[in-house]
Amino acid sequence: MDINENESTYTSRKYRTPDGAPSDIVIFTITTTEKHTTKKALPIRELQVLLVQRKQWPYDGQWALPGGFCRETESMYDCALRELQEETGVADIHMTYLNVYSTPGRDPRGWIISHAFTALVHERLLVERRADTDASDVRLFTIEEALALELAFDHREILNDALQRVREQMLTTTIAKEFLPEEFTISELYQVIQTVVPSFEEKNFIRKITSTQSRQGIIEEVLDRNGEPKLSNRYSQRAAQLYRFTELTPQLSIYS
Amino acid sequence: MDINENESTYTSRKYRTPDGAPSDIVIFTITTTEKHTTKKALPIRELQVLLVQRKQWPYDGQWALPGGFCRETESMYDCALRELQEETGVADIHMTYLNVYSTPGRDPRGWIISHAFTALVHERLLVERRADTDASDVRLFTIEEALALELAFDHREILNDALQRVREQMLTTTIAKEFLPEEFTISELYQVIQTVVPSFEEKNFIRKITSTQSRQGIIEEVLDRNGEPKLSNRYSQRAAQLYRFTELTPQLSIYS
DNA sequence: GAAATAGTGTCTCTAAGACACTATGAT
DNA sequence: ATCATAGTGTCTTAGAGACACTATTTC
Repeated sequence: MDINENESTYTSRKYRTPDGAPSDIVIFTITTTEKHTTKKALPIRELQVLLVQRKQWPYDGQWALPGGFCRETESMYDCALRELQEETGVADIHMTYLNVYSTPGRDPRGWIISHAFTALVHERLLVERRADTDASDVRLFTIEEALALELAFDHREILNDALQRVREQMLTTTIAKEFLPEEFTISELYQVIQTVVPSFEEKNFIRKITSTQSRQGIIEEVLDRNGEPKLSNRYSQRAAQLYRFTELTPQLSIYS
Repeated sequence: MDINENESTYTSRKYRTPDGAPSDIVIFTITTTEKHTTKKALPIRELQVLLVQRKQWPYDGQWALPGGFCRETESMYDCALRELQEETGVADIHMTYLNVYSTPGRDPRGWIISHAFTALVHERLLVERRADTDASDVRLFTIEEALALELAFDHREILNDALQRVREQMLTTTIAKEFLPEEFTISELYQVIQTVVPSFEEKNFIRKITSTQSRQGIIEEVLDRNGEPKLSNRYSQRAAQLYRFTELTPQLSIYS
């Protein structure tokens, strides 16, 4: 039984201890680019990931996920928050723990157990960063670009895991709100879902999402101060109804 | 930027490194107890968790989750598998990574970052263990009992997190199969779901689960070698149809 | 009128939900 | 006959899915 081993580990330090426990953060954002047509049109949206270029051994010059070593005085989550803030100046965002990466030999510096987090950041929160930082060593890449690069360590695997997770969560939770303004149109929501999950397609999306009872009121219409429906014509000639997410968190089940 | 810190950590070891990275395993099982009635009846099922009694400082004498320190030559998952096997003699079971526990001060032995896993084990796989081991230091507890104990470290928090996870997964994935024999009746399935998620209730459960298309064929009827429906009268006078899980993994979505 | 987005009308068909009813076989 | 489990019959209503159609505004 290992309890005895534990004890001797503690008392005599006869077993090797890890050389570090960093966190790595997969920061996703959706960029929007206006189409230059004569008419108003929906923007082009792309899922992008933030990478930093390494300046030292190992993997000198290669792109990697931002991150850094945990300190004794902080939890892994706090470590990731701190690193995220140091890299992007962003706080108070949706960050979830992804997985632990501990395959022996994954880091040439020694026995290093990495903890990956996934952060979803609205594009506008990354705008300041661009002004602050030298754009050459911290950059956004589209997913296709990032996966085509030779990333440092096992960061390609981490990125793939994070992608899978964010795609699953996009369809089963309301994280779409992390990529949207407070008030949004149905088209915007649909575009965001499709940007993250390209295979997503619902012919009667507006019908399903607005037919209450079935969708249990995940979103609701926004009214202006006169109680009239609030509309937006940012993307279209005909103004569209604005919606917001409610507090409701949907409970999915395969048995009901 | 922490990349510099990383490098100096590596070159000069001027930063403190963790004192250990263990894994802790929450092993759930569902026990079945026959009712002693005159007629055949469904058994009583209870969700139970395996705990071990500590024999050393810290938390000497208190109950804790089984687990132990990771070695440099293995991944965290391998570590959990090894510990699980050492504790219970069980291999090849459904084990998923739960979370990392790294709050400073969580372990009086030092800076110890724990990785929790959740394992689902069929009752019959724990039977041998009972014969092998001294029953006084390794025992199954019902969830209520376990949560009423003063568990070592932050194991109460881990147990609560694991419970929440297994409840969610019971409703959204087919992990019910981990607690069931290969072939089972609808009542057994229903009981297993209710044992893990007491609030679960579906009036027309048999209707919904067997009406194909809606449930996308998660389960299928078992036929005997003559192509006739295979029945079981273990729990009832009237024999019940046996079912098995298919390979299908359901894709849930709040948007469709 | 053409373009681009935002919806609605209307049909069919499946399934959810409720609940009373029948079926089986041992004691 | 009774009990405990295992189903079925039948009705109502909701909504999924398809797809053609209308609406709004600017160029």
